[in-house]
Amino acid sequence: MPELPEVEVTRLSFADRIAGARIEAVTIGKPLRWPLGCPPQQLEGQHVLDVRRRGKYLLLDLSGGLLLIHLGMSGSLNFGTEFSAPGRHDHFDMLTSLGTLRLHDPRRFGAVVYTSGESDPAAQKLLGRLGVEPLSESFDAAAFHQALKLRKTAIKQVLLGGEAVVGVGNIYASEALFLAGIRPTTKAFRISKPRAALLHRAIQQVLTQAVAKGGSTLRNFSNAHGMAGYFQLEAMVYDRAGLPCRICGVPIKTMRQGQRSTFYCVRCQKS
DNA sequence: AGGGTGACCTGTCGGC
DNA sequence: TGCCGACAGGTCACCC
Repeated sequence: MPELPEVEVTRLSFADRIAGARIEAVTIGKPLRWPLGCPPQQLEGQHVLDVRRRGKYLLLDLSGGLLLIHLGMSGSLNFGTEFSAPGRHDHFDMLTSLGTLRLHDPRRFGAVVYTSGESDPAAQKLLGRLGVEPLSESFDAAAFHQALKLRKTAIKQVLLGGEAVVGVGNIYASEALFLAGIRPTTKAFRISKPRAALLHRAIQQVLTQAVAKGGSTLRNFSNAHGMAGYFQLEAMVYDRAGLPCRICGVPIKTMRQGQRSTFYCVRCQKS
C-alpha cells in the first residue's frame, strides 16, 4: 500500500497531535519484519519530540532515541484516543499521554525499530543507502541524469531501487514514466539529459499530487485518522491493463519486471 | 559490482 | 459453493 505519498500523508495526519506526548506503555503483537531492538519498557517515560520521514520510513524523534516505522506492503497507522483491544493484525501499540499510536499490518512486512539515533548502526543499516528525497531541493535534474547514466538496467527497476531517488514505488514508477513518455524497459543509461529532466519533473509532479490528494485509495489505504484518501487517485496507467489510454485511447499494456507488474501505453511511451 | 531471484506473510479475487 | 493458484503498495539476503 504505502509509497512515499501515503507515508507522508500518514505523517501529516498525526505528527502535530503526537508531538510532546509522553510514552506510557508499549505493547507488541506478532513479530514484524525486524525485532524492536530493545525491551518495550525502554520507550516508556520518553517523549515524542517530532515525526519526520525519510523515504518510506517514518522517524519518530524520542527524547532518548529514534523510533523507525516502516509500513511495508500492508501497514497503516492510527493515532487516537478511542481504543479497543488490539485486533488480529494490530502488532504495535504505543500508549501515550495524548493518544495511542497503533500499527495495523496484516502481512507483517512492516517494522518498528528503536535505535539510539540516526548514526546508530541499526539506523544506518536501514537508512544509509537511501537516495535523494524526491520532494526536496536536493533532488536535482542534472544529478539525476548522472545517476541514471551509471545504471544498465531498465529505468523502472532503477526507480524502484531507491538509490537514484527514494520513495517511488510500483504505482508511481509506472505513473511517472507514463507522464514522462518513457518506456519502462528503456535502459537507464540510454536516457538523454532532456528526457531525464522530464522524468525528474514527472516524479515530483506525481508524488506531489498524490500527497495533495491524500494518498492513493487503491485497496485500503487510510491515514492515521482512519480516513481514506480524500480523493480517488486518478491513475493514468497503473492497474488499467486493457483499458483505453486516457491520452490516446490505445489499450494500456501490462508486463512483469523483476516480478512486479508494470503498466504502460505503447503509443505514448515509445522509447 | 551489479543484476536477477527467492523469501518474508496474509488476504482477496478470478477461474474451473 | 469450494478449492487453488496468482497476485498485492516493499525490501533484504543471497546467488552467479
